[in-house]
Amino acid sequence: MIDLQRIREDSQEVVRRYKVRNFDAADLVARIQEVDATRRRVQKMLDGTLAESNALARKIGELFKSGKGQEAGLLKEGSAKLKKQAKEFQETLDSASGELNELMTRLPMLPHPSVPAGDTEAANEIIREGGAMPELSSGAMPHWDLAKKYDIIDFEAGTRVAGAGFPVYKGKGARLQRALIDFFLDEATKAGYTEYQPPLLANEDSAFGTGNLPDKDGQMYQVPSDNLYLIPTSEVPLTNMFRDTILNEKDLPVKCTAYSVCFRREAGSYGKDVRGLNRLHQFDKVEIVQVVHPGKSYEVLDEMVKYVAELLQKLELPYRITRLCGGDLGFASALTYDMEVYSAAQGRWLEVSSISNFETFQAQRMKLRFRSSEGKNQLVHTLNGSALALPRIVAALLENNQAKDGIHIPEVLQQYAGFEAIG
RNA sequence: GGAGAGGUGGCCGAGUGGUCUAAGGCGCACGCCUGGAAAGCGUGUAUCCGUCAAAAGCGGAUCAAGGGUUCGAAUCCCUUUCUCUCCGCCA
Repeated sequence: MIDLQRIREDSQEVVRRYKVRNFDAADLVARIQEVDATRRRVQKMLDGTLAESNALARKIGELFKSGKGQEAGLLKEGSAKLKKQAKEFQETLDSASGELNELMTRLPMLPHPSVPAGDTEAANEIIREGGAMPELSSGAMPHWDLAKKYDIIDFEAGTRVAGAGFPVYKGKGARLQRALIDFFLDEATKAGYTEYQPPLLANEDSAFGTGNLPDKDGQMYQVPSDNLYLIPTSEVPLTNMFRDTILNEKDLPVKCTAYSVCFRREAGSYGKDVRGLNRLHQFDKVEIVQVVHPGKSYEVLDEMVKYVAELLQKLELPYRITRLCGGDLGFASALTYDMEVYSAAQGRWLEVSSISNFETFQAQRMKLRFRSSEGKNQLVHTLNGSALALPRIVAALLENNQAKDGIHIPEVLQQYAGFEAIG
């Protein structure tokens, strides 16, 4: 949610900035202004009526106490009339606030000025490339074939148990997963993030807070009997731990990390995008989240991008960093950098991390504030990024490091995995 | 899952229909006192909405959430939710 104040102050500017997203906000913003005006007008009338009614009730109380019950009886009529009127105003107010809220939730975050215009991922800006491209021999295999050859991932068994997109990791494959998780958590801890183990299910308020609800695309798995959602990322629990709180300025920045399983329905995905480990319903991820002072958030975003790039360097993977264009930008994000690794046998770039600054979008929905040094309560900025999502990292590791004698494991992982090669 | 007890400010806690504009305490902030500190004394100390250029001020709302009774609700009634205790089931 964006701040209503911005629409009150300069609605034209707001509409103009949404154009970068290809989002035509003109009608919506106009309606918001209308309803906002109504809401304020009605609130004023309601407050006036209630003030009168309160005064009257006090007077009646005094009369009763001084034994003038009869006089008080006469005043009761006026009180009933005021009450009826207040109820009408209250209903109008509730419906106006309800509509205003609903309209506001339809607005995505305002994009940062540096976001390039554009419709699709073709317009994303490549910021930097790093790491050496591997040279594969002629018989190089995609990771799903390697997984079978070395018996480290059993896709069929997973299908039997749950369905497509739920792989079973086995032997060194399972151990490699654990190694990556440990490595990522250790690195995050060294970088000052506090490790958490959050719930894997979240309630409605939480899912709304981070912007996962309303879920137009049906991305989340639901548990309807208990009104819970399986988390699509630990961003949801990590950020919502602070929902509806007021932090002290000295406690900022809050830096947290967590390993979690992530669940995504991925409705509508098909073809080579879902082959092997490319897109799964269940996967493992280590996430980093920061809650920061609004003046620092872009500095922090850069720092998080740098941190993730270093992880990729340590894993010796070829990577590139892109800045998402307006059309590709998530609903809640003001600016997002994607990190991609090159999966050599597939010959394609795979997104392994998405690092976003949500500015006040989530903070507004979550009422997450801090008390500034001047004693004022102000919304924080929230950021998060994957550091990292495992399956595509595994895909690239397997493909890029395959050799005649097996698959070589990057040095940083060897102590975690307890082996140097698969094969 | 069954039975019971509860949810009051940053925290503890009083409060059983009007004097709640929420006692008292702790904590915190500022001031006085002091060579400095502690103690002591004094003052202040929630959030949201509206009004205002803004602040102050003023009006309104909030005692878990929502609804109801009443001229008037922290207080009475209903629903939901969470916590605690006991029982049952269970890794």
